Amino acid sequence: MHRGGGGASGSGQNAAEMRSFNQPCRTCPLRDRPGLVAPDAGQREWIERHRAGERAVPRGEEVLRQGAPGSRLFTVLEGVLMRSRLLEDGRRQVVNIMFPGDLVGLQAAFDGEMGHGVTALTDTRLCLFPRDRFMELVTDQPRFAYDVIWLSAREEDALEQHLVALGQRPARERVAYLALWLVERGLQTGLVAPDSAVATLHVPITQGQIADMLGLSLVHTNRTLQALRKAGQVDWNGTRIAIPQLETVRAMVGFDPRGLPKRPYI
Amino acid sequence: MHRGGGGASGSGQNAAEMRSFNQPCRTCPLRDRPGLVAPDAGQREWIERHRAGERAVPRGEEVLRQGAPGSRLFTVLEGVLMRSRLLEDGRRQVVNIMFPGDLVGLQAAFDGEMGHGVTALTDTRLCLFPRDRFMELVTDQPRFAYDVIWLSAREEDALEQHLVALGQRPARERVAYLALWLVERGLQTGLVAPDSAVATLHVPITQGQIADMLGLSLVHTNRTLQALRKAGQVDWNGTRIAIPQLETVRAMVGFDPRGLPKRPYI
DNA sequence: ACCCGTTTGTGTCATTTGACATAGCCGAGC
DNA sequence: GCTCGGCTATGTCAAATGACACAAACGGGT
Repeated sequence: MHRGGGGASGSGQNAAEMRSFNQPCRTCPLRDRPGLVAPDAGQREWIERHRAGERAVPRGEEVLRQGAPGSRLFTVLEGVLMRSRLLEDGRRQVVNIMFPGDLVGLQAAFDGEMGHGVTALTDTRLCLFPRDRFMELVTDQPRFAYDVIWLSAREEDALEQHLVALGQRPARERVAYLALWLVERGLQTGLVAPDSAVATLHVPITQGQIADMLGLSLVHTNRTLQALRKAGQVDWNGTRIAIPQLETVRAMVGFDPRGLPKRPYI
Repeated sequence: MHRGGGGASGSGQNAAEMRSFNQPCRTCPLRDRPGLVAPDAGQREWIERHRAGERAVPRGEEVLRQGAPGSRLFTVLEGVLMRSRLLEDGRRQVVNIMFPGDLVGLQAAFDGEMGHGVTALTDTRLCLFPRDRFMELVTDQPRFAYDVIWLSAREEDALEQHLVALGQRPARERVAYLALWLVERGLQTGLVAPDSAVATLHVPITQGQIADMLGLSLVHTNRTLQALRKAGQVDWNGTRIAIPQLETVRAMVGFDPRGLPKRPYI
């Protein structure tokens, strides 16, 4: 992980882990997110019929383990998670960050086995679907099929952007890109106040995790973060990402405003 | 493109470009590919009803241009293509390589605008779908919805693997990884003879394109290719990729045999 | 309040990779 | 057969990034 250096591990099972409960879709916390379009009453009814309840996952907990069977998918109701792949020798690549409304676990629903692990970065609530019931939902209700494909296409687009960052951007631009991408995602899902003077996203991410997402060493990540902070462009500490000059950073990164259509969710 | 250095461009329109014609699905060249499952007669009927014919694209031609409207999708019938993203300043990231059976253009079908360009690496035949008719196909026929989601999930998986390569692998391993990935893909789609002593895929790819796919400079790519050739591990020239010791390279790259389920196509 | 593991920060040096410059090669067109 | 442009190859040097070693801050648990 992050190019050598000692590593953290999965950490312990505490009592609060994975409490599960059930709320009607009417009160779904996703309903009033600015960048999301809520399903109508008819859709909600279908969703309620197919889902298997909710689950709360505390910060730091691993939700799905790479290599595990992967018999369920979920939609993120609240919180932020990290999707990552491990190589045999311990190197780790953080592949993407998941926000409220995102659908997680689709790939494993086909492959049978998780190609990546998923870990909660904040306390999180998830809406669970057993794999088979989810497939029914998709094949019986064209509207859901359409939405799932829509979400897949978006996810693919996000991965392409990350790929461009890793392949073409130098460290500094890379970090700025990631910060911006996260903040934009936060704006979209209502985690970032759109009117505040300095766009700020509160998510605990360690420098090691940033390093593993951007393919940089931990040390170099640290130095790059400091440089960006000193330049007044991005101020990112372990708790929160602040972008004092949003427009400057957008220009540096070549921000494409096309990336912000309203997203459906399931 | 490939970290500075002079660049090639889109190249000229020649007479043979984009000839279009129509063959029944019964004679579809994808039918007997080893790693693909062909649609049954009923599905073929639906496909024939929704598709808009075929198109032949000569090697080197750009099939879809980044930023263009993106009003159609297609399935690759024959040949190999390259999907790439351009930054404003000319840097280019090759995002993935498309093989027979792959579905291209899904993202743009939703966004309205192509996020990447698609270029034919070999002479190519495509099966075209107008965007709207394709959506009908998907929403009317659950089986196709299922298959499209399946293909999306696989594409996402591929991009994740590339992301790991760019983020975690040093140059040499990166090149070996790409060579192996391409050859495995070739095996799957019948472009690589499974029994030959040396697994070999015939596709013309320039070192500049490899560089732009792996996020390496052209010069370094060149040297890395030579090193791999000298080591007898991967012999990759502008015409063809040969992997003399398939198992050795699989071990070096941590090849995951899970990646080879039979693929549906549309 | 103390301990201890994790995270952040800093200095120094090694390595990988990139930049530039230039030459040979090879295929396409005249 | 020659010229031309893109591709491949090679040498030399510079820059970006990684490795290692260690200190300081932080945070959770007892």
